[in-house]
Amino acid sequence: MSTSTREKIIQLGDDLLRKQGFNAFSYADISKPLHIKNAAVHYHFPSKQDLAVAIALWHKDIFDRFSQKMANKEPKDRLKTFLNFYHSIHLSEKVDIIGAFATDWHSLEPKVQTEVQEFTELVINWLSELIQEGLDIGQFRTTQNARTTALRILSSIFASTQLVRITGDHDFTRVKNSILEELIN
Amino acid sequence: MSTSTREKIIQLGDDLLRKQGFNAFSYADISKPLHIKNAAVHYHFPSKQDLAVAIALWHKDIFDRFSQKMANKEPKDRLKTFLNFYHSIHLSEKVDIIGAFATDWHSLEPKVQTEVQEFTELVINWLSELIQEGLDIGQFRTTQNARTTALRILSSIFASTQLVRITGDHDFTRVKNSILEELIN
DNA sequence: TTGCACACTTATTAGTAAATAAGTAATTTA
DNA sequence: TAAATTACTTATTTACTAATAAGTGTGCAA
Repeated sequence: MSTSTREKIIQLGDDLLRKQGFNAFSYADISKPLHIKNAAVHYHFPSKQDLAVAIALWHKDIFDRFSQKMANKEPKDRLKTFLNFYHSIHLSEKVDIIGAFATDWHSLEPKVQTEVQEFTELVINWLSELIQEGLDIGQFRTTQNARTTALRILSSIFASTQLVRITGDHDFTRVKNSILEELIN
Repeated sequence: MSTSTREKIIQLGDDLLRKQGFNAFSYADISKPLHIKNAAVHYHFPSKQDLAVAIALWHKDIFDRFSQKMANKEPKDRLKTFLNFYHSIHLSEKVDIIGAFATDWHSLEPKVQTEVQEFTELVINWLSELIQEGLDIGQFRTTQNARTTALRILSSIFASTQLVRITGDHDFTRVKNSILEELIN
């Protein structure tokens, strides 16, 4: 199963977006490593904003498959896998896609913003349900409601992928563990 | 006390950096509103990276004065003022300076990175001390150590300035209140 | 076999980016 | 009062940006 050029562009675009920022990479940064011409990138994605939309949709797709695969796992394990996923983001020197889009928010067209919003709600809802379920079966404890807890976990973990670029590696594990410890009896 | 051109450039640069992202604004975006020429901006800050350094130093300076002013306040009030400060960031449609620099990290020169690192450590240390003090006098409770708690508070609050651009306004207050509730008996 | 969609390349354009050299007027210093 | 410094402007350069029009070869479908 070979990856199509279109797929390669999305993956490389995502990589650049999350390593450098949306406005810090150009179509040349994509076409050169793939040994194609800049116009070939425009063939698949007429504008850079179209590419951004595709990247957001790609993340929605990945997350859908992730949540389906996790559906039968217990809340604690789902959360652990989620946090480990962010650990791998951090190790690959990227930041989370939500934060990457958020800081460049005002340079994104509405069609991009809408996709990012939908992806973010997908993640928050998934987290909220996971937490509610964990609370119901007595696996988690929290004084806040599920959505607030979800927001705090999400913001803590995605901010950490940014913060540790500045403070250094060990702080990531610190935050990750504290999220679990705080929630689990 | 009129503001110098240099100061105006820094303030406008900071505004643009945190509203649009470092690579989303140009020297023209600075020179036009100030009714000066692009070369005048280069006179004060030969390169855009020099401007970034100045912005980071400016934040260090502001934070120094802030922490001095707060020195005699009790931990709880210091934390509240800190969180309210982030609330005002959010209301002005900016994101936190740490996150703004972090997402574009790999497009920043070492001299910028160093200044941002020093500023960030300043904030984390200030928060850590505040929390330790609060724990000592029994005003706060937490199972984590002071630095970990500081990291979690900082990441939660600065991520929220980003996240609410996507999810909407009310979630900010939610997170802000939950930070306080969790810590205070 | 013809034609047509697909996945590109070639070639170019209009616009914008950061950056710099050289000049100027006003103020400060020796 | 002469010289130097400060804070700019004018004018230009080099490089890159996203974007597009027009052309090309390959393979599939009628």
